Amino acid sequence: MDSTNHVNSNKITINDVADALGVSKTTVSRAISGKGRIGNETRTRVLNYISEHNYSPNVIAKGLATSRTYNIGFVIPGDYRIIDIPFFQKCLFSISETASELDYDVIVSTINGNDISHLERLITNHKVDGIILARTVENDPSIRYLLENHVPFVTLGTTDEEGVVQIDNDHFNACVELTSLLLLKGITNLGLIGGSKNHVVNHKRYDGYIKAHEKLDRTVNYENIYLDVNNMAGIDRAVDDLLEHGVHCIICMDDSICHHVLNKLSRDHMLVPQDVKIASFYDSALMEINSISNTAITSIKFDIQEMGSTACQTLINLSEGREVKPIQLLG
Amino acid sequence: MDSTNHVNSNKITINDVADALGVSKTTVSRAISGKGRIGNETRTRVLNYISEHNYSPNVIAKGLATSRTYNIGFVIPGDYRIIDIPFFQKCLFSISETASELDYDVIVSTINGNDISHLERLITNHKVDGIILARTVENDPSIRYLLENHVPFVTLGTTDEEGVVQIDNDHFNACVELTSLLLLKGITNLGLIGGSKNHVVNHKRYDGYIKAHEKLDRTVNYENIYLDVNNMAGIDRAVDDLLEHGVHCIICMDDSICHHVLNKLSRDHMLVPQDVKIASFYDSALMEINSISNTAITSIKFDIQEMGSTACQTLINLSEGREVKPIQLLG
DNA sequence: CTGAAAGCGCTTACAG
DNA sequence: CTGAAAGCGCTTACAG
Repeated sequence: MDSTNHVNSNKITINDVADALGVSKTTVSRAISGKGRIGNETRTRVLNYISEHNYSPNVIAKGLATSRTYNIGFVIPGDYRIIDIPFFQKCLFSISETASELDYDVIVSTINGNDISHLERLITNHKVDGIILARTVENDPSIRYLLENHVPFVTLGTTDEEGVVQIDNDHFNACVELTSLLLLKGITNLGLIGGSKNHVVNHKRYDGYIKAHEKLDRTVNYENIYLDVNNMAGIDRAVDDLLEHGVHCIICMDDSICHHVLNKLSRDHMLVPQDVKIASFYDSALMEINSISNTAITSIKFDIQEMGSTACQTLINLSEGREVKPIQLLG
Repeated sequence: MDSTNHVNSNKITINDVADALGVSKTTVSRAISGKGRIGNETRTRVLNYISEHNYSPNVIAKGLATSRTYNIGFVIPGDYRIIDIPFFQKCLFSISETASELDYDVIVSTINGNDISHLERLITNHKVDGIILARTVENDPSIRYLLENHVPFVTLGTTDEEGVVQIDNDHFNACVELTSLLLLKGITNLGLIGGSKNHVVNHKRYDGYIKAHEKLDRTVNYENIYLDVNNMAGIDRAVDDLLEHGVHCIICMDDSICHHVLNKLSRDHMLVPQDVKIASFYDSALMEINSISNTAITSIKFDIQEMGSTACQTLINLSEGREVKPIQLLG
């Protein structure tokens, strides 16, 4: 038992295997990477030795030589309220999973409001090969920063910025669909509650809501649209108002809102869907919790896992210099 | 606009500043690190140049030279059910925050059941200086692995393993306290619902539950203890049984369970605390959601943020070779 | 107080 | 097909 605390005190290096095999480390390197010409027999000899003595290359050293880190950054908002949405958690999982498969790791970082210092640190410290932006806002400072510094990055969710690679569910169309569905069902008196207009997602959903009305030639009742609702008190108030206005269905822009709405209704002894119907965009674990109470909710399901995985794949392709499609809409 | 996708294409290096100043890079290095003798005037000259031209050292290169990465690994269970507990999320945040302050970053990795391959990859790839284990199980394979490979690590939560640095809330005593409180309040007919016995936390809590009974000379009703309850159906059944047994209060071992219990009760039109009382250990966002429905729940609050921050601090101290207290119980 | 040199563990033209 | 050498951007004895 050695007393130092250093990781891997007795790691074997490329020099060791070169010496042991009586070849140059160039050769060993080539056997591993598969790049450059190398004799078939030599290669297998090296490869065998390597797996027997289970040597594994020092990724950091490789990184220094190739200007890569084999890390990607996953940047999420540092705001507790937003963070509770299981969306990020699920994303992180699927990103981490597919990163692992490609021998990458993911560094998580936060951005707090307009303070992107953590992001900057990540970049100036050369800690990552690229960034996945979990949420973007209008006129996003992190997007500007990444663009200016030529850092490969993709965004989860749509942004209006030019030339940004974005992975998204098709919120606009999904929302058009959901709204249309409700309207066609004959539910005309709709209410809408949504979070910060600052988030592009919410904007897209709002647009979809409006669009559905246009397409079906219905008039939008703007009085029943509550945006920028960020706290529970606000939700309570919105629900009170909507009920007073006699809406038949409340559409919630995200599941966090939906959850609170349901809670509020239950406190008021209102039954769903008898007294008022509820619809929501993507369904998370929060929704699962509610679903056990058998409340019938119309909701649209997005495949978050696929989103994370696609984002990760795309970013790595991008950072390794491959071509990628600039906009990818899923589901 | 240059067309390569490489991060920081035109980064300035230590050589550049050495050349510009007509000193050796040794000197520049010393000015930055503060190690080794260096003239006062020289130091400030270097430091000034650096901040003006905002040079920042390549952490990767530094890492290669010093065998460090300035990354720490945060390892969480890859199981969705467990993961939904906001505990990990909050931990991640506070760890990430304090890591940032110390110029470290955090790589998130998962371990799936007994499969610790992701962890192994992280270590053999030299990606981190140490590990924070978010949850440990009895006879934990990751602990064994880390121990064998002399990797500095700390665990969140208690483990029985020898010589493991652990940061924990004092679950045992907290549970003794909570249980005693209930017993002394005159609530004698208690029920307990807990998750996998495999997790040390649950064990500690269970022990605390028993201990409280012993201390107050009460007999434990083992029929009303439901452990290894992992799914909603199980919780439903446990609640049904407990109600049938006429318990006055149900203690939930974690808030995920508590949440489901509350849901189940509400479906059964049981009122809390009129019909049955509820107590729970640590209160998360899940609980906040419930608290708006004004259900009176007795619960113990732990400071997760402090836990994460302490863990991070301790790990970094450990990995940098400093002395640390082997066991730290908070709150 | 300062610097030349070797080294961290890899990769990759270049030459043979 | 293979190797010697330079280089990635730092740190750190060692010498002066």
